[in-house]
Amino acid sequence: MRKGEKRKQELLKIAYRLFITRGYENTSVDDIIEEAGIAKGTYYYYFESKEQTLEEVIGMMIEAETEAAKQVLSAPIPVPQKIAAIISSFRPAPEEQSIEGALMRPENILMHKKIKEKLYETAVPILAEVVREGVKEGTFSCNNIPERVRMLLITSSEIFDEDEGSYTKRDIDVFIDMTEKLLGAEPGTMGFVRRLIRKQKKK
Amino acid sequence: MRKGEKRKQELLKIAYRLFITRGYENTSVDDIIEEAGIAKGTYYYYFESKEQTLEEVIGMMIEAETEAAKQVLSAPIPVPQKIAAIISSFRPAPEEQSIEGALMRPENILMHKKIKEKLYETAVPILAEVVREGVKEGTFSCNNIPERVRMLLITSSEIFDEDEGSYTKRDIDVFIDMTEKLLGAEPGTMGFVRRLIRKQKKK
Amino acid sequence: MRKGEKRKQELLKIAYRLFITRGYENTSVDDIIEEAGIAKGTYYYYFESKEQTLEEVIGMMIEAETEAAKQVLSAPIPVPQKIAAIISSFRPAPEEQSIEGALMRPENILMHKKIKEKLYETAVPILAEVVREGVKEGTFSCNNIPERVRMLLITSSEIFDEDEGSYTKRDIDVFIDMTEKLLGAEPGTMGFVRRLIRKQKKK
Amino acid sequence: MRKGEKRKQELLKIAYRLFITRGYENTSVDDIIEEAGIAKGTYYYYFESKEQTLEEVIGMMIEAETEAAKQVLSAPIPVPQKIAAIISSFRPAPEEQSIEGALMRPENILMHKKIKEKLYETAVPILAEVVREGVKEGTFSCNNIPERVRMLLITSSEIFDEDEGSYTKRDIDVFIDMTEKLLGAEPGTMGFVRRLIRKQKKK
DNA sequence: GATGAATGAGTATTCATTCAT
DNA sequence: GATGAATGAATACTCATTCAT
Repeated sequence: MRKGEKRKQELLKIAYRLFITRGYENTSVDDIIEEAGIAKGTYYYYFESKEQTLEEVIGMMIEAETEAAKQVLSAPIPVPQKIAAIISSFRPAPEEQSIEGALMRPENILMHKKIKEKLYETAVPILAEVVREGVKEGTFSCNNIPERVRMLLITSSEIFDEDEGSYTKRDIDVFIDMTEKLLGAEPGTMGFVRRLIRKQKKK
Repeated sequence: MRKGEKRKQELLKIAYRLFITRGYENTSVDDIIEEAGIAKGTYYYYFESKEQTLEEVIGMMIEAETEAAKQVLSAPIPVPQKIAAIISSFRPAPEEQSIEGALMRPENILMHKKIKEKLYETAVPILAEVVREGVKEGTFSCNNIPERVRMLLITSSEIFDEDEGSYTKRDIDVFIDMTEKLLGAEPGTMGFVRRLIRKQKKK
Repeated sequence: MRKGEKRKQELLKIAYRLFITRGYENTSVDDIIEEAGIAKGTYYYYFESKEQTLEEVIGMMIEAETEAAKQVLSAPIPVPQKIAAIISSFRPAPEEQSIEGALMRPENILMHKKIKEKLYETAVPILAEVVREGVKEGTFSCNNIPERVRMLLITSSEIFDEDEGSYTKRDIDVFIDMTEKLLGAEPGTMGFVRRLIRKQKKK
Repeated sequence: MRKGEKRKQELLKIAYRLFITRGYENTSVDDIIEEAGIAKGTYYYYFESKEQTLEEVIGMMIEAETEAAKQVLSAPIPVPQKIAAIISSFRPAPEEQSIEGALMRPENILMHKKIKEKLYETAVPILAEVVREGVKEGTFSCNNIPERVRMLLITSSEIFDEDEGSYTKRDIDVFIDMTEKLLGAEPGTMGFVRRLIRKQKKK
């Protein structure tokens, strides 16, 4: 079982890379097995279907990101920074360069949508906890925390994850303003985010 | 050419209905021509490709909605109501019941995405104008109007257009709060929206 | 439409030959189109599915056989001979040598079964008419004619259509005896059949 | 070897049940091993191939039925009743309800054919013996006994084993008439069969 | 303007069987 | 006796698009 699990992990990584590179729909099972150097049957020994493979690939991605995000939770940094750090950890890792653009390509919408859904599902509770912490210490002041957090996440993802840096400095300003107001923070509290976003863009 | 144009409009309507009903990807050119009672060649006489047909279908949809939205602009109603009315006019008309759910089905994401993009493109300027009017008369107070308007539109569509009324009363509250704060309005200014959303849901 | 129909007839003949030769299950659509020199799409332009092709092939076979059988009806020969001739005309034509054995091969059972069902369906009424004629003229004497005729057909097909001439002279004797008794004929009335069957076997 | 044999019997029973339920072709080796809770390799330790498994399953079935039939031979009942009882014992036991219909489903023709062949092979000698007994005691009067018996068996199976009671009262009448005449019995000798068939149908 | 016959590339999935451990 | 990972051949069907008439 050890051995089998390991093999499956390899296959998942290969599938992940291909899905990201060429898009889920444009990646055929044949592509995957050729890349992996295994037989058709072997693929179906490990995966029920291509779609289930996608599901597992996404699970794998989110799992890693969630791990990173959770570590932020207990880090000794101010609450606003925690929020930014958590949101960051749910964005495609900079090493995996191609992803950023890839997910937005039309051939990847299905995958993109599934990722987003799963992401909201796991990120919202984590972020909510931090916000609660902020409320306790007086940095924030608001009710309906999960809903607010979800709205922020959605907006951030819709505005900033889009391809080709289609957002402007003004979008950033408005988003920061919106964040502060949604969470009931003092103006300027989240200003530091400005630098983070710009950094990311450079990469 | 008169006659030809008319024919094309018919075809567009048929394609529109099929795309909405079965999803773009699940609608074959054969489906369209069968429904229309024309030959394959005739279809390709009017359309370059299936994808281009989708483009035109979307154009047709948005055009109609834009028309409705523009009429709101000069209507003798308070600015906040105008905003709500415009956003409403960009949502699927209640007559076309099936659409609401249809667009969210996985087979329709591509279409959904394209529609949203086109919608943002045309709705933002219209809404921005109303907000500017509101700023002038003192109801609102904000800068970066197009960006704010776009963020509102995106959030509204992501939260409320999803299938199966997956949003709660709290989502509505937070959204209203966010709207007022983003536009710099007095608390309560947009409260009336609550009723509108609920009405829509009933249908 | 002329042209299309002709093409379809050609395809049917090719499919028929292949089904008979290799068996239905062992004949792939690829085999058919290669043999016919057409593209995959062309095949599916004419046929809904492989199974429907089988249906049509069988229809074609039976139709031809029925034609022959009906001509026997009005032929100026004694009633017992008519019966034998009709049963004969529903057996695989001697030109199509390979059929006899082919249908019995395990890979062909499905086809075989379908053919038999269709055959009983069309042959019984024709034979029943002849038997009625025989009853009128006093050669035969029996009731429940269609049932008797069906039983004869079934037995004949089960005993004599089997592969490798697995029947003996005694089987023939018993069958003739059974036929005469089932139809209420004088002993010896159907004796001439003996020669017919032997002839067939030689081929 | 004791243990091994036992295991094999279990496997055979499982295979039997699956073949009957889903059809031979629709039952995969995976289905069998999953049901049995064994590994692929184990299956192939006991069976050479899937087809050989079918062969053994059929052997098992027939063996049981033959056992029952042979006991009838020496039972103290009139010869005609013996015949009916033997034929009955070769029909699917009423406990195994689903079988009756199952064998007729298109996915089961192969199995059906094989069973019938094996059945004729084993049932004919047994029945022939009874008929000989009947001839001795004067109830029957005929030659070519095995051939006659075979014809009766085939007809009975073709007419009455078909699904959904597709036979009528007239079919039964004609079959009884045919039986009496084929065996040279007095009219009415086999009339009691009528009740048996009807009983079976009810179940 | 309109037809419809012809194309052919593209793809996921099944399953009996083997064999090193 | 038993395992289970690995194989790989085999196959029906879809559909956007073209083009000669």
